[in-house]
Amino acid sequence: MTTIYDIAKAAGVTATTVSYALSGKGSISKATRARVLKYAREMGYRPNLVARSLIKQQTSTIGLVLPKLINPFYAEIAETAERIAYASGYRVSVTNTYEDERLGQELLEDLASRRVDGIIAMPEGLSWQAVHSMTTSGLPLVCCMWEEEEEEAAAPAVGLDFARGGWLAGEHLLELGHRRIGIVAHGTEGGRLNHHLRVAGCSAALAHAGYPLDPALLKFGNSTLESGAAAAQALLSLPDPPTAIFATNDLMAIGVIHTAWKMGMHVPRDLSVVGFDDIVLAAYMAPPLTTVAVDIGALARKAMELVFSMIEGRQTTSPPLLVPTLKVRGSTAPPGEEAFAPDLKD
Amino acid sequence: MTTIYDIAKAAGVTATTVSYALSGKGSISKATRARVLKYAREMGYRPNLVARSLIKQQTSTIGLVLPKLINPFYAEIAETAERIAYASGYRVSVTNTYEDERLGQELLEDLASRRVDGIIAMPEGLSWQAVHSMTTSGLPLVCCMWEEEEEEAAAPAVGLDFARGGWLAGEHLLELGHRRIGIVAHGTEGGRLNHHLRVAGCSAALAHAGYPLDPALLKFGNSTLESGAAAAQALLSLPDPPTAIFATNDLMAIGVIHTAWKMGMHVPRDLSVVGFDDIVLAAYMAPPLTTVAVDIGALARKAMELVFSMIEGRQTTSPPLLVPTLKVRGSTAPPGEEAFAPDLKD
DNA sequence: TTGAAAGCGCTAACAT
DNA sequence: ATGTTAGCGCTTTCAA
Repeated sequence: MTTIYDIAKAAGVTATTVSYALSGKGSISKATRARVLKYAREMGYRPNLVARSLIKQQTSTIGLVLPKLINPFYAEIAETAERIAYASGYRVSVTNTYEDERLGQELLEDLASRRVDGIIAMPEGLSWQAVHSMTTSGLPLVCCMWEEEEEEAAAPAVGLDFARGGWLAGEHLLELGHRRIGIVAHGTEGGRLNHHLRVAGCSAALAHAGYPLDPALLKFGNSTLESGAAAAQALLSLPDPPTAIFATNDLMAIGVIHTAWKMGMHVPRDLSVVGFDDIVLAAYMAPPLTTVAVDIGALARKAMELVFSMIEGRQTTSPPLLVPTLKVRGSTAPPGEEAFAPDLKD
Repeated sequence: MTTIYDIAKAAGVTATTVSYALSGKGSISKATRARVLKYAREMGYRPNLVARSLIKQQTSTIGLVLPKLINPFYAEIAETAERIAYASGYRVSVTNTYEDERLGQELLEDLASRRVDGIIAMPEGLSWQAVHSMTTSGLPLVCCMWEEEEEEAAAPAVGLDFARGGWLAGEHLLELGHRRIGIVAHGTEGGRLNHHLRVAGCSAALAHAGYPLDPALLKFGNSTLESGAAAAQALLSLPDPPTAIFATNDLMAIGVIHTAWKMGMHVPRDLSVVGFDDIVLAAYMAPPLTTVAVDIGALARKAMELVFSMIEGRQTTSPPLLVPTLKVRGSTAPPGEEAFAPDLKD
């Protein structure tokens, strides 16, 4: 690999001059500058960014830690984050925790060792501990979509009003006339309910309307298609099954619809389904999925802005929560009816 | 940030000793080793991987360049690649080209500048030129899923028998009794047909059976849901529409099904649809998608193995093509029938 | 068993 | 306008 020394020798100048010529920083005569540039091109010079990083004490890289890219929600976040970073001369380094806190911890350490300039951390797979230890070590880190009720925040965060989202889902189903409403949430039976705010919001809406959530109608999954399908299987096999299901993310909602189809049911006639996230796929289901929409672009943008400002030593206070909206599409309708409104199919 | 010098000072030894103690390389007395380790822990030492990379002349990073993570096919590849890399002490650095060859070129250069140890390059967004210039500069690079018929390969490649895949799709539809078969392919009207081998394979099957592809039944998209939906719209609005559509990737196939639904058609009764890729989502559609399955795990594994062996200076010859298989599910049936076979629903 | 010293490729303060 | 020099944090000969 050609170094600035090689170019220097070829051009008959010193490395400093080459560095200046390349970066346009010092004052260099037009002639030598041109000469240096010519040699650089001819010799196929490529700056060694690791050397640069070492001396500059910055890598121009943002670490993005998320559960799994296979969930389009995160893939969309990753793409947006990458775009924004790129526009600012940064790169983003994405890693999956697969919801494994041990792995997550390791990945966080690794990013720190690689000296990323900042980190965006998304839940499931990252302990408060692990996150907090990064921030105390001085590494700019922002939590994105955290859904915990901690005493003390582990780091500045950009988030969403999850409870509001859950409420919207419940409210919509109630307005449609549903009374037996099931929920498929990310969590484990008797264990941690990761999406508890979404569930709380929905069940608050139900309770408020006088139809409190039947505990038997709350099933658990892990945000995958498969788990959504399995939870729906359980729900729809009940002696008194729900007429509507709120899944706390779109992937599980799609799994629910799949199971309904498998059991010979028609969505939305026999079962209304609402999801959460609004991944682009949601609009392309058949029928399109009614869902609580998260403005993914805004979310990623806010997270990036926050890390950037932390990196620059500016503000470190969490912005206000984003508020989700309900996108009514074809997967919900009054019980027994074909569709909510024909023109809402799309 | 603590450096080995800080530790050295604290432990009353020299940096060399610390380095040895940490890496377990030189011979160090048990006592000093323990002392050094203790201080390292206490002082929150984190090795500076950029310094290490600089001196070791390797970053333990593999660059993965792909069109867009939002396509679950690529997200699945990325996850698998990351897993494999991780097990070998490597990281993978993923970037999206968005099928923009200018961007792709830039990203490739950037990876080279960051001194990744190797690159896996996936098509759409990477010119033969750009790829070739990497390999000539000595950077281990393997092409993955390339579907070009170049005179000279730009680099070692792992790929798929795309034509075989297309053939399988066509054959299946013919066996079901379809005669008017449409194709939605990645490409542009009158321009480049990116998925031409898949199309060629399918149309060969049709021709072989005596029902050559009607050129009016070939529409174009760009591998997105939206483009698949649009192409289907065009196809199904024809005076003599097809009774079956082969989309050259799953996302477009899902878009096709969406459009069919929107037009009040029932899949598979009124329209059979077959995709290509077999992303996990395919099995969870309602109905589940019949598709030409690519063994994504095997593909990623082969690609990783190839880069690794190139990095180690071993073999650089492309392995034999992977051969896709047909997964018959619920989106295909004889024209006018509900399902191919009831028990094949899943 | 430990230390001294050089060097990876680059930048930048400080001469000249 | 250009060169000298030091140093980023680490690894690795070579000596002691």
